[in-house]
Amino acid sequence: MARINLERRAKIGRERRARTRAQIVDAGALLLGEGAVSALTVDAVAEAAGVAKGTFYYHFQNMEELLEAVGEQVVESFEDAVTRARHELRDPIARLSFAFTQTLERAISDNGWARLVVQGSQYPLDFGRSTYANLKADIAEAIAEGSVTVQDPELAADIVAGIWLQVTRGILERVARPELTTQALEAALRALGACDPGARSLYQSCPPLG
Amino acid sequence: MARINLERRAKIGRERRARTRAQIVDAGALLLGEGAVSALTVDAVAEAAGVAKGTFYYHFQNMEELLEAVGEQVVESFEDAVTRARHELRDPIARLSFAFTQTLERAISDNGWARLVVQGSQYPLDFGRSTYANLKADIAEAIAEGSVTVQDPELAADIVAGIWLQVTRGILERVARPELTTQALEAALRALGACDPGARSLYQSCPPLG
DNA sequence: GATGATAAAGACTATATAGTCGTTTTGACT
DNA sequence: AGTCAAAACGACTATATAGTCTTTATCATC
Repeated sequence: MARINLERRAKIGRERRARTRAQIVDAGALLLGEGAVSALTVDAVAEAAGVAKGTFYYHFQNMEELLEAVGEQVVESFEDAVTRARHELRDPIARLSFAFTQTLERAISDNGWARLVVQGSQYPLDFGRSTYANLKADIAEAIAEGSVTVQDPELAADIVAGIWLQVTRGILERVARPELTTQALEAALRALGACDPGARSLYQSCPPLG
Repeated sequence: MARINLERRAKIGRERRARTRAQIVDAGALLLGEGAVSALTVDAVAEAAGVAKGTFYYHFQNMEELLEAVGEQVVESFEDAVTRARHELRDPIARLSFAFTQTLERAISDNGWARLVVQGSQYPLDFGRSTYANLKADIAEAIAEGSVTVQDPELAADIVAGIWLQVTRGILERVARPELTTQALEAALRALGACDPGARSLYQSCPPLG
């Protein structure tokens, strides 16, 4: 009997712990999104989370560890938006296009998230790493298929990621026009020399090679 | 006579002052380029400049003022590389192309400079502002000429700047292949839907509109 | 070599932040 | 109600950094 009791107790404890931890991570993400890059102190995070300083250190060894946790959360938020497409869409360019516009639209409707991602892209804190890897994989597949002109997958990924990031910065500084996401995507595909499979006839971005 | 003496004296003083100031700015640029974003303290700058802390405050009111000075220096370094082109090249796309490759090549050969620029692009500390304005002006001209497909000059500037920045980040992380700058430029021009005037026949990036 | 004004130096204070640690609270279980 | 272990608390220390202010060095001029 004791066994069951201890297990339940431990489980409840873990749940409470997880709630508090989540509060702290959210507070960190919030502050980071507000651009408080250098003002991101343990005290500030603890206060924003409504938690004592000791509690912060009960959950994280230091700021770096919190930032890692925030980074993981951002990566997850990226992947959530895109995972379904990953299963349903066979064409790598279609996947990439879906993810590109989907995430840009999220940036428009959730500026806090956008700020967080832009901030995160600065320190190469594995933040984007995994997202970038997915992007590169899609592109490599497209290159293998011959549906893209740029031959270097790293350059191609930089091009797409660069456009995405800078357009997102623009969204944060100006107001996004409604056609923005489409136009940005078209530009990115043209840059790659890619066939947009859904609009091949419209944009003629994929003339026969050679 | 007293007048001349005082003037000379003042001039000499100003020169010594300027030398020390330049040392401090250079040290700041160096540290910033090394990615010491949060470790960029007054003490660290003073030590790197081989100067006492009091001297720092004799020249700058605070860190922010130093960063402004560093920013100005970066803007100048950008413009130095590009100013000649500005006078000699009439076609806005040619100017843009020249500046794009020129600066990318500098990033390859001077990684410290590249790191500095990338860092600087993060805080929208008027750092890029003026460079960005030039870029936008060239693009606006090209749009007016009808030699570019993208119609929104802000989006177009974001696209070019985004590619440039991310490719530069790539240069810092990987090794740059020799064809990189050309390929990056071509991608940027394709993204804009631009006629590359020097290579119109090669890349066919400017089919008749409509 | 003495003078005087500018430039540089560096010890000092005040403050903010990281990280620690003993104490208190919570809440499931008896 | 009482127990107990996990969780949260917050005062405390140590340290690093910003910014000040008095003292010292420099150097053209006399």
